[in-house]
Amino acid sequence: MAQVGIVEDNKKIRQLMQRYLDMQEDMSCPVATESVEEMLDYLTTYPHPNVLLMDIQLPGMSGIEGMKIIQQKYPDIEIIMLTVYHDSHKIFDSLKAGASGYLLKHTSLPEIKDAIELLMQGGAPMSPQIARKVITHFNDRGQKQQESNLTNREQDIVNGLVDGLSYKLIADRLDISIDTVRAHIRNIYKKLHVNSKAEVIAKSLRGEL
Amino acid sequence: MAQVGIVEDNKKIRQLMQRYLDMQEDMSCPVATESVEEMLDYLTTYPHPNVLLMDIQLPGMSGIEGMKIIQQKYPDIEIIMLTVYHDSHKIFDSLKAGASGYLLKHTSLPEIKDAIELLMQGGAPMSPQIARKVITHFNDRGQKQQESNLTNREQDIVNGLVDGLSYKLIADRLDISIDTVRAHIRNIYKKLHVNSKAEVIAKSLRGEL
DNA sequence: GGCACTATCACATAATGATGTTAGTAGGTC
DNA sequence: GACCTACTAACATCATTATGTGATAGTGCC
Repeated sequence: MAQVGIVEDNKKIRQLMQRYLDMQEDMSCPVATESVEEMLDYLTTYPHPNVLLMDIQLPGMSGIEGMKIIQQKYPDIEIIMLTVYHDSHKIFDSLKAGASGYLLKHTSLPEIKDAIELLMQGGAPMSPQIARKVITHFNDRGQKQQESNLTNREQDIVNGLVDGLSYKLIADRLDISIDTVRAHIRNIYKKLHVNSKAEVIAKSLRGEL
Repeated sequence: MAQVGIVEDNKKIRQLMQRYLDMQEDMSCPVATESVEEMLDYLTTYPHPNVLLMDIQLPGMSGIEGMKIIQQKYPDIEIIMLTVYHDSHKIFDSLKAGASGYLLKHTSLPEIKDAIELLMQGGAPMSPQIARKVITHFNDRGQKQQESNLTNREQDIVNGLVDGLSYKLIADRLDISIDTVRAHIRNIYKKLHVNSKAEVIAKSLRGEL
């Protein structure tokens, strides 16, 4: 019987997932919080779940930072990152920080359930696109890079675009000036050979980065 | 032994798919064209394949129109639509026109291969997101619509946005004025509760339409 | 016939985005 | 030290997008 916890700031998604997972015969979902901080609170007083589903982009502490802390305090909790980002940095940061799985957010509920079951059986659930990235990363680093060499910072900008933010909001989120955002975006366009936000978002969400 | 044909205007994708499928033990891919017209030409002189993989957005005749014609002339060819669009209209138009499967374009090559095998075994391959749409469409039409009720035309506009086009190019593609495009976009924003191209593209590519 | 909805087009204005140019700082490499 | 890349930033300018308001016309429904 798997006990599952959820950390996800989108209320609708959070409730939907909790209700669905709680309905399953072989699992229960006693806790779903909207921030890492809340989950840490919960863990100090209640018995901790076996599995945590965690978003990366969260208000307050990010999912990756949060995971590091949780992994240190409660090393037997398995964590699945559940996010829209598929840039290598975030994936590898997550895996290095101790994630047991990494699913893209458009994954359907039954697939998430399958992933949890797979995890309980000792597997490492991840979306096909992610799996390919991980494999190619360890395999053929001599091959021609399909990777588009975006820097860490550039990926942050792309993630902002994917979240539908304006330059101004991206600047706020990353705490830099709007002109810097512009500068990064120019470099991104050059690297990807595109010339609009739209194309960047499309490329990103199709996993072409 | 499955004979597979491909209709896809992107040269890179076309060649990649053909090479991959041709490499498989249980299938061969003797023909890959960039338009429906070319494929029809081919079919008049050569033995026809069992399965066709077909894009929707094609230069000249669209994949859906093309499929209707091919289905009439060669009813024993099974057709899998392979496209980035997941709006209900296109899906149902395709299925009504006789498609045997409908895969989203970010589907990996092994998954496409699996889909072809599934098809040869009498199955109906489709991406999970698509399957959900089809099921919900026939099942629970009393439920709260997660469908965003975009009209046919509005979806055309969204598809233009997803393809990275400007208002002007969308107007050209659909042969309407740029002000009409603007009007549609305003309605789309209202329906989806967003206020930028970026958010529409993101929603669309995540299958949230 | 009237109503609701869709699709079409126009004019106007403010906000945002795309692109050119220039430049300082920090860290790493030869 | 000279050189390179990543990150930061400012200023300018034109293009595109977002939004308000208003209008005509066709379809389907009751």
